[in-house]
Amino acid sequence: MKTPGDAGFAFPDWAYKPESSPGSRQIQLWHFILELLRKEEYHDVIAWQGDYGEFVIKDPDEVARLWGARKCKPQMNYDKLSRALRYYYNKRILHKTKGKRFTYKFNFNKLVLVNYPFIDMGSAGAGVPQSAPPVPTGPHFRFPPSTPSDMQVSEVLRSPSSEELRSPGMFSGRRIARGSVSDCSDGTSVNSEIEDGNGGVAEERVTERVAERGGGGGGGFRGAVHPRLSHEAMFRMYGGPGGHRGHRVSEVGGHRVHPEPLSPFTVSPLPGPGGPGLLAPPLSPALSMTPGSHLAYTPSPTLSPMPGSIFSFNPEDMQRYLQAHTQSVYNYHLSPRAFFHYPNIIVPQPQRPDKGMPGPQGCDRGPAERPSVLNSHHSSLPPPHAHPIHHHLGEEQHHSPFKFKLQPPPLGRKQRDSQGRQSSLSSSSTSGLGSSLSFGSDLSSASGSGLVSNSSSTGSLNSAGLPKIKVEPISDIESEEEVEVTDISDEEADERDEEFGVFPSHYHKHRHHHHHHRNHYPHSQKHQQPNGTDAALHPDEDLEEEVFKAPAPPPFFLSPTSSSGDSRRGTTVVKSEPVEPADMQLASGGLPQPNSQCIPLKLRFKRRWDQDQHMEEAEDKKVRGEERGRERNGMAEESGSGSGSGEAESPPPLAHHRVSAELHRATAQLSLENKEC
DNA sequence: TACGGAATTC
DNA sequence: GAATTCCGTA
Repeated sequence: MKTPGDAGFAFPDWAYKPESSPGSRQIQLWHFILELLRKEEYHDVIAWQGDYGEFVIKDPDEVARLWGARKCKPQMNYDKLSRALRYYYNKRILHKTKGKRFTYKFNFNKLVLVNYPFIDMGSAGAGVPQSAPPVPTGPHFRFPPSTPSDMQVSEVLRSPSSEELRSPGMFSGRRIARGSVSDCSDGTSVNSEIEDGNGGVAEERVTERVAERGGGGGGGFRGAVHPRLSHEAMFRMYGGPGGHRGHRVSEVGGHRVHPEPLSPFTVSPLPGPGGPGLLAPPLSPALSMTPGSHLAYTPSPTLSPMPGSIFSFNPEDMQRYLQAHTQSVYNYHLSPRAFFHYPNIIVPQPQRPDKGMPGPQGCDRGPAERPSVLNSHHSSLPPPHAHPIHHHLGEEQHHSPFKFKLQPPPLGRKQRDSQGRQSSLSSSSTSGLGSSLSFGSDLSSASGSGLVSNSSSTGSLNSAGLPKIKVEPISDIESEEEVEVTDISDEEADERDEEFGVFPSHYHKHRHHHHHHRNHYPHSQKHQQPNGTDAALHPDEDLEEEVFKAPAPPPFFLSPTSSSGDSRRGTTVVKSEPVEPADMQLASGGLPQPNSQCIPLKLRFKRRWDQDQHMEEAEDKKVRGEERGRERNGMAEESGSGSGSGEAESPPPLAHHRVSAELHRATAQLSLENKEC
């Protein structure tokens, strides 16, 4: 049967926009999946299930058949289809729900990123991009109504009206609807329609800002359209042919509840050209439990109702989302890594149920109960501008029941394969290190300790000269992913991390590496196959790297205040530095600097790490050498001089001395560099 | 069942 | 680039 949740899931337009999806060219599998998911008629074949964004393919063969039909690939079968799905793992669009057959989970966050290239990550620090595009990823996220009328309804996400609005031009009718089983036409042409609407993004941003400041009145819609965005239809949802949403909405009726509890996206009524609405997959139970978080959340009125607009989100939304997420993390005993670490956002103290929570799975649709909670919560929500912008996450971490254990960066495959203990640090190690280090902002203390512990624990990094360092984007995302948390463990944690991760992952590969190193990760052992593919940056990585390198912070996390504007990167840097300034500076010490450009914090850490390792080794060798020398020669000798490691020349004490000196030097150097930055 | 490499296709 | 196809492995 269908529950409200089942009924129609709306997806943001962006999901169909050409860029993100091959929209114009050919439908992508994930689009197709979404398409099926939103259609009631296919619920016997594939449906949202349990967790947020999670769906189960009830009839693999049928899904494959449908897919094959759509792609005109009669030979399609589940095996092939699943291969395609697996490719999404790396892209982080999707992941497998372990232990559940044919069950996968969308990582909408990722999708958002993918689809929001425009998100300005560029204005680092300072300016917040004007908009922040936010990627509404959380379950509680709502896409703003596209039309003014919708807007007014701040309260209900989807008032019928909105629905109506949407329906008209909806996208759904166009491509998607036709789709699933369609003949072999690929819905290429369709996009034009979608694209028209656009423009909204820019507006959205503006609006958002306005809203933030103004507190949301319903006003503020402005319409500046960002050029870049023009083609993006972003959050228009495609309304389903039937208007599933509508009824859902009604169910929810006067509540501010999500009309579609099950969906990852709430429906936002956007009438716009694109008619957007989002359908969402089921919320995860965890989330639902979160008081107030998503469910109650109502799109801020100010959000733009622009035509075509897209969704806008405001800090509150973000906050709620994060809160929900956090709660979820706690509820599920997820890895701390799963926490979002964004400045400016205060995450409520999670209430950790002593006992288990309702299993995520369960069922699909059971939204009905959340309303009350939401409502109540909602009322308590702070005014838009009231967002606190603090780095609570960090604090949370402290309070968190989780124990962090930072581990040394894993060797890269290459290294492993080549046994290379040679001179280069593998990229993976870099990433690992970087992550833990970069974590600083998030887990400030943790990161700091991480360094220490790491350095002490791993003596094996090679001592060779310059490590090959892969410069990675500074994103805490990575760090989140890569920090090892021993206490949690289950894949769910991983999944959740990813699920909520908004990160692009430029670390797909890295991620895998991680898994390899995680004992508890189910697949960890199997993937140890060699392959040199990751020696170089993965394509995705490159891509993502760029994204992260972009100057501006993700709008998403922008807070109303200027400071909030930091992007992940900015945040990371800012926060991290305080943690261990000296270390940071030292990070690059001794290592050759390509040039005096600013060195990413992460890199610095990495270097620092390397250096530490280096030194330790050197000292070790020295000590050993000396001991040996003494043993052999008695005690004379200028021991050490020739022992292999050309570096260590001085006796232990001296070594320390030297180290200190080097560190100082390095520090000075770095300081200079930093100034330049 | 699921994963992922490799080659190939569109 | 996004699958599709094949296939070995777990």
